[in-house]
Amino acid sequence: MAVHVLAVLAYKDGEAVTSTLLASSVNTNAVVIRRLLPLLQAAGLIETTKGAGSGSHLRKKPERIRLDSIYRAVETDEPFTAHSKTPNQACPVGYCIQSALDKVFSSAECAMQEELAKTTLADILKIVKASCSGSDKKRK
Amino acid sequence: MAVHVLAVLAYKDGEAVTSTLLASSVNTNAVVIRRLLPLLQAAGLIETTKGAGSGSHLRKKPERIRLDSIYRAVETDEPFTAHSKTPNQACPVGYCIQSALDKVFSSAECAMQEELAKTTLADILKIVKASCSGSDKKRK
DNA sequence: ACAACTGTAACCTTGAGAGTTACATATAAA
DNA sequence: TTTATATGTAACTCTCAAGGTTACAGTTGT
Repeated sequence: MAVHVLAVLAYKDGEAVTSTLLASSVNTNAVVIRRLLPLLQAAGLIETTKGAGSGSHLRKKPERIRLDSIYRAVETDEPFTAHSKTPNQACPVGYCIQSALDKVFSSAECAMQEELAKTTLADILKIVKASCSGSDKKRK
Repeated sequence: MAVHVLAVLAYKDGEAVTSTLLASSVNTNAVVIRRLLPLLQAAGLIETTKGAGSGSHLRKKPERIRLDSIYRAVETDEPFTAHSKTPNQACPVGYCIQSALDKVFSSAECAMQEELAKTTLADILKIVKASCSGSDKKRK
């Protein structure tokens, strides 16, 4: 959803876009978007102004926004969910399985982020523009 | 949880282990384990017998079980959840953002699996054994 | 026969994420 | 300065997946 929002902002190229408009593209409620914007602001990806005729716009060029930074801006917890209950500490496996897996999982997540870093918002935008070059129906 | 179960089976080295015992190590209900076992069977990782005095044991050597195969055996859906509602198709971004992201996300997941593939169950087992070499308290 | 297992159905519980309503606040423009 | 247009945020509800639980049918060694 975050990538979608940023893609719209990139598409609009600097123009101030309201949360209502973003919500209509994502097909969700404006409040859901407004909950997302502060995260993207904190990551320095967008800038948002208040008041009439305002909205959000990108703070960096799409070429300089990599998908891993979007991932980190938005994603709070690990992709691998830990046990809800802690394993049986009296069992030798239960005792140290978590720390053993933590290392493996965090390096797996790093690998995933490195792969995400290979794509920029500009790459996404290019695909979007290429796709609608034939049938250009822009609305709202 | 699947890795935990397999690690216990590796630790017990061929011995038939009951779902009740596995559950006590993971600290969960035996039924949860029994729901997991068929997935590991289907992936050819374990073998389970029925009846009195039976249980599960590994079908391959721990050295030959890589974590990515465990991941695929257990994980059904993608780590990146798709939009619950489809985006606004009238918006050029909404129209093709999903297919654009699908490609990026699946290659990111591939990268993650390749990283997981670098670790085998034997590696996990080694950590476990090293960890409890000092304070060996084996129970149940 | 019986006890020790797995398999599975049918439920409840929990937590995260999204969706919704309502309202306070900020601000450009009339 | 007033008003329409925005964001920010609290306080819910909805939904769904994962785990947890109970109960019981089926299987097999002893």
